[in-house]
This record gives sequence, structure tokens and C-alpha cells, in this order.
Amino acid sequence: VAAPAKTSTAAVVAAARAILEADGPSGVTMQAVAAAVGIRGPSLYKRFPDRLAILSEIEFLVLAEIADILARAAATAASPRGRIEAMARAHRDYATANPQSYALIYSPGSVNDEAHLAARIAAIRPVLAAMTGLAGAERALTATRTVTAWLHGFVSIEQAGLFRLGGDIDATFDEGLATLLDGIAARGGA
Amino acid sequence: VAAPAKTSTAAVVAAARAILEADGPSGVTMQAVAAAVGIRGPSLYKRFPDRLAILSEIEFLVLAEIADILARAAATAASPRGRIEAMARAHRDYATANPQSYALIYSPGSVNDEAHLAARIAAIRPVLAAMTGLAGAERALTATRTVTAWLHGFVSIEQAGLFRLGGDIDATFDEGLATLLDGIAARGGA
DNA sequence: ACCTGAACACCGTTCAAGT
DNA sequence: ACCTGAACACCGTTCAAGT
Repeated sequence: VAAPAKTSTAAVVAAARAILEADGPSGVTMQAVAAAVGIRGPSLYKRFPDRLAILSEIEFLVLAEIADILARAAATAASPRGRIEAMARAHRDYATANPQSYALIYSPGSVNDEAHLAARIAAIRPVLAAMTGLAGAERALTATRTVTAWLHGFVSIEQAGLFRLGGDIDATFDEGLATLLDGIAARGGA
Repeated sequence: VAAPAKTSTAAVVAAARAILEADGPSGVTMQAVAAAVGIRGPSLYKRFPDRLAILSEIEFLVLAEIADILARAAATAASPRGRIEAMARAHRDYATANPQSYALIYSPGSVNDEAHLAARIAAIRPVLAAMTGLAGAERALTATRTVTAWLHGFVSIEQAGLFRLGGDIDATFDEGLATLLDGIAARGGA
């Protein structure tokens, strides 16, 4: 006669993600997550080996969301450059709407195994495809890395509150992106 | 009759910084830092209000080091572009040599008060100066932010071990930097 | 003045016991 | 099968007591 399950793996991950976004990583304690799904801390170990495993599942969730919003953004424009611009804005908007989730997947403690790598590659695929159209197949990977680095750095600095010398940050974003894409296009197209 | 001090504020910060670089942020416990300077955990509260205050002092140390290496790098080249390139390489080299310290000053938990802001501005000053030479006074701030965002994003992704689709990362860095500076120069110079 | 042991609240995690 | 209370080791932090 088995005891009935009070919750599920998916419900635990969803609850943990909500706590992360509301209270930051230090708020994601085993007790808090357990309480959010109506059980006690130790019971979580029936479903996850440890706390890191829960954060790891949140990373999958977030990477899938980013893959989705980037693919949708790419579909809103026809030209390679227009697609990259749309994805860059979507990336920044996602980070603004989900700052803690975004910070998690780039944090030093983020999980870096094969499964997460595959999820990251899947998320970047539409950027790589558009960049192939803009810069050619041979230069697509390097150009994608350049745009991705700038994008992550910009969002990361913005969210840390470190743009503090004034100026219009939205305009800085647009101009930085244009500068980058001009430079990439100037180096020889497809 | 006062009890003789076994250590000093500077010694505590230096010890904490060494532990941070060796064991990461979670290794910087009050007990570990205290033991490294020959005292017990609670004694640290005579010199620092809490653990965050010790990390805050490490941030000042690191920001001063970065200000120093950037200023030195700028002095090795004559042209504005040459100076920016030298500073970009020095920035990346510093992060490679001091990954935990570098991660600390861009971590979500980094202290963002007026004193730290001043230290950050001081560190970036030579970049802003060189950028004024390359892009003109009016466009210097935006261009500096674009380069800084790319630089931080690149280093951050590199250290997280997230460049995993092959290719020469050193060459990617050089090409990304050249692309950016070409784009900035093309938008209208000084 | 500075240092210490003891104590407190709070973590993650383990485990024997319950249903 | 899943859940629970009790326990353990380990944190940051406080404080009264030592010199």
C-alpha cells in the first residue's frame, strides 16, 4: 500500500523557479521549496539528489523558454539582420522580465554537462542560422559569439545596475547592436 | 591594558581574497578567514560588521588592480585604437589570472554604493579617454559601453566554459574586438 | 581594545520510522 | 512508494567573559 504523492517533480521545479525569481538564489532553500508544494524538506530527496539538481532543472526550463522566445522573434523579420535585431531585443526583454532566471544560467555555478550544452546550442541555433545569412557560413560562428558576448555583457551590466554615468540606455543598446552588425557586415557578407 | 592585535584589517582582506581565489566564494567563511590570520571567527566582527563587508573590501582591492593594469596597458600604445586593444587584452588576461576576483565584481551580489561606483569609474577612465580619441567626445560614452559590454560578456562566457562549439577562442577575441572597433570608427570619428 | 567559547537560528542532508 | 521528525555538521552572528 503506497503512500499517495502530494506533489510532482514538475511542480517542485515550478515552485522553486517562482521562489528564485521572487527571492533570489538564497531564497531557494529546501524547506521553502518543500513548503511551497505542501511537503517537508527531507521529502524532496525522494525526487532530487540534492539542491543543485533542482537548480539544474530550473536551468533546463529557462533555456527552453529562451529557445522559444528567440525562435519566435526570428520569425517576425524577413532579413537576416532584421532577425538578429529581433532576437537581440527579445533576449534583453527576457532578461529584464526574468532577471534571476537569466542570471542563473550564466552564473559560475551553472551546470555545464552535455544535456545543458545541448539545450544551450538549441537556444542559439536561430541566431547561428540568421548569422549565416548575414556573414556567411565560414564566419557565422565567430560573429555569433561576438554578438552573444556583447548581448550577455550588456544585459548583465544593466541588471547589476552598473550603467550609472547617465545617458539613454535603450539608445545605447540600439546603437551598440547597429555598430556590431555594421562591423560584421563590413567584414564580408554571405 | 589593551590586548595586542593579532592581525589587521588589511591582512584579513588579503587572506580572504586568497581564499576566494583558491576555493571560490563559498570557501570564504568567517571561520576560514579568521583561521588564516590566526584568530577565531567571532573576532572578525571587531573589524567588519559582517561577511559582506569583507567581500566589499575585496571588491575595492580588485577594482584598484584593474584600474592599475588598464592604465599600464594604455601606456603601451600611442594611438587611441592601439590603447583600447591593449586594455581589452589586459582586461581578459586579468580575468583569466584572477577568475574568482573578476567574477566577484560582476556578481549579482556585488556592492553598488557610491564608493564602489567611484572605483569603477576610475578603472574605466583610461578606456573612456582613448575612446574619446577614437570616436569623439560625444560618442565616447556609448562606444565605451559597447566595448565594455562585449568584453565582459566574452570573458564571462569564456570562464563559464560556455564556448564549446570549437574554434580558436583567441582568434575569436581578436576578430570580435576588430569588428567592434571597425564599427565604431566607421560611425564617424573624432 | 581585542580575543574567546558558548550559544542561537538557519542551512543541506541523512535516516529510521511511519502510512 | 512517499512522507515525516529527529538528528548531524556547518554556516553567520551575538554576547558575556576573559586578558
